[in-house]
Amino acid sequence: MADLTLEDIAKQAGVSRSTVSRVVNNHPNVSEKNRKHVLEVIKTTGYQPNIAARTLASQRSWMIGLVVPRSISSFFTDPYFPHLTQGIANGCNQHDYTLGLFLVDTKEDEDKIIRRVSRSGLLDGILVQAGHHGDQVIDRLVQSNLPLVVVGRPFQPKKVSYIDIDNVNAAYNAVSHLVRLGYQRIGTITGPKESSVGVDRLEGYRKALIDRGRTVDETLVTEGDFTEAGGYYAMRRLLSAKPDAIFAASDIIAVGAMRTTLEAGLHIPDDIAFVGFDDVPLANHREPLLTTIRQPFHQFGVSAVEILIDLIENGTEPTRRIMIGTELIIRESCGASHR
Amino acid sequence: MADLTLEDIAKQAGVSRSTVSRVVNNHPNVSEKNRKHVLEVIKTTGYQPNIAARTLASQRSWMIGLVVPRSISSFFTDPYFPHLTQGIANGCNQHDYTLGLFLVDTKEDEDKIIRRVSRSGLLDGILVQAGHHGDQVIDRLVQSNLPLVVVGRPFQPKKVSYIDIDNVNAAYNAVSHLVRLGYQRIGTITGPKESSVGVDRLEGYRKALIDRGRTVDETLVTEGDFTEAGGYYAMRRLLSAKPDAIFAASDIIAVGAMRTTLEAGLHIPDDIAFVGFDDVPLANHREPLLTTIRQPFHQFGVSAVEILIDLIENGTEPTRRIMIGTELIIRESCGASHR
DNA sequence: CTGTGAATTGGGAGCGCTCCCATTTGTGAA
DNA sequence: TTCACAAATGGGAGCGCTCCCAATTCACAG
Repeated sequence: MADLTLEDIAKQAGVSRSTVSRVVNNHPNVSEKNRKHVLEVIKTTGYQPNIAARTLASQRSWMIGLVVPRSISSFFTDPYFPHLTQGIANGCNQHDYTLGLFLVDTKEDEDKIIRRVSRSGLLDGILVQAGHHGDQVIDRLVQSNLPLVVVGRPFQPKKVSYIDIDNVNAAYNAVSHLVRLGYQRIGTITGPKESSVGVDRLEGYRKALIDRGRTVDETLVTEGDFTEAGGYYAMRRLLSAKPDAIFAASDIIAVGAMRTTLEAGLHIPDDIAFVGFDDVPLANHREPLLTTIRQPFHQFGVSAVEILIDLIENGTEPTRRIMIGTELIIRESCGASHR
Repeated sequence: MADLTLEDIAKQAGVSRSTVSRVVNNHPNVSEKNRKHVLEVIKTTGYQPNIAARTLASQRSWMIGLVVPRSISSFFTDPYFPHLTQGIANGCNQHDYTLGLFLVDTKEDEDKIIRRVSRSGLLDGILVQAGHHGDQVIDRLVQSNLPLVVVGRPFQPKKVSYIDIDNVNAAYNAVSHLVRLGYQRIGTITGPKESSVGVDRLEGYRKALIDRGRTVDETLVTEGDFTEAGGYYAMRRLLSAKPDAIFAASDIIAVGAMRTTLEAGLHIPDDIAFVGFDDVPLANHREPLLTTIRQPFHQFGVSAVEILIDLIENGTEPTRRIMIGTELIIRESCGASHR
């Protein structure tokens, strides 16, 4: 199984290099007889076309890159990344693309990676995870002129294609659910205002209340930071406003807030109902099971790849903006079964 | 910043293609004057060598692949994978290699990926995560004759290089610690016997007791399955053997076992002490903080890359077998501070 | 049997680089 | 100044493929 070339196969099959190439690439205009014979020879010899040569000649590498900026520390902490990555990898396999992974760690890395990624002949396109405010990776990547899709909404969404979880709508649905259940004083603990995720979920909360003829009571809105401690203290602030339901911008926030609630001697969901966001597996929780929003991370990854391939094969204009829907998972903490 | 070639740069700098190539690749035998000038031109033009062409001509792609077999479902559940992947990615960056990620999902994927990975011209070497017993990915990958390093100990370690966490030694240290603290009836809840991890940690437990002149009481040894529920029921079985300390083969097992213990009205660590394994971040635990073993996953990834590069650059003989040490993190659950 | 157009086939010219070898230039001792 | 030798340089020949175009073959109507 040494390294055979097209020419070798051609010789063995008694045809020309071109004919073998046509067979390998499934081009038409090859007689059925020759196609079969060549396929036979390829199979018995175990011939594999050399990718580098193909890339050089065709100017297409059939490889895309996933770039994760330095500002994304959540790579470790939540299930988002593993699932997303798996989805992206599956998408690549399905479409016969190779996936390159570029995790930026240090500032030095960033320069190296951007140079490597922008280099011609390596990638056909780039997937980049949206970073925090001020992150310049996306801007720098745009310079490369390669087809590019941002995973998550970028802060300056000028002229780049992106795909995002529909956070506004997800929050809207969650809060609407609470309204429908008859809660009167629905509060929220938001994510940080610097993250698009935090902003969008708050917007969905507001919209849901307003659409149902409620007014937004600002004393029922407070900011958290996606940590349990943040949720805990945020809930302490909120308690005096007497909420009867809380929409937490993440499950982890909800866990902290529920701890506050229990410590205050209140009952969940009878005194205060909760809805979270993320549907993370909560190790050894003793509180009631959390009603939450499940995000289709795997599908998110697959779709991201498909959009990028679309850009690669059909041109990058116009910019694509895709929203992925979510699912409300109703469990005990929202009190749906009580009412 | 259109696509420039070596030849373009040569023309602009007034030298030959060869000289530019020598400068780019840091070869000797270029006059200082020319080197500087060429570097200048490269910088102002933003020239980037074309990887495909380089790969084709040099038969080196400067890219390695990470293959994760289908049997590894823990990709999602524990922090192992994100950290490992990050380490591998960092290692690649440091050494200017590109990382290709190949996650096998379906059986169909497996064939496709193995074919793609084995194909000449794509990769210089392969990193493959050790799978479960019976997994054939490693065997199939060996066929490709590419340099290969298994991450984790393979089940048939015939003639392949691998790197592993030193589980035997880690368990040995943990149990020795318990012995030193004076516990007399040290039990263990093991991992599944089909995983090398489970087997090795049990071996370390046995060795530690024997080396200290103790005998292994088999009634104090029971099998778990790396789940909380598994730990819970395992501990129920163990309780009748009256242990005064438990070495759990994972933190998750320990959490389950501690729940049993508390439910039995016993106190931790006064009645039964605990040591876990993994140092996972335990969300909202109320038990005493767990003494455990921390595994240097990030370093593990970096080292794996370095070994592979060593194989690529210096030949695959002899097979390398590397063990990575761990760290015992002493907290409250082992009772070290009480004694 | 011949002519026509379509289907099939073969080969040349690259893609942009590395590697090797022949040539040129430079250096210092005689 | 001359010569010997080392350092520096340039260019040809690939690497293994795709793409294009010219040449050949084929099928079928006239």
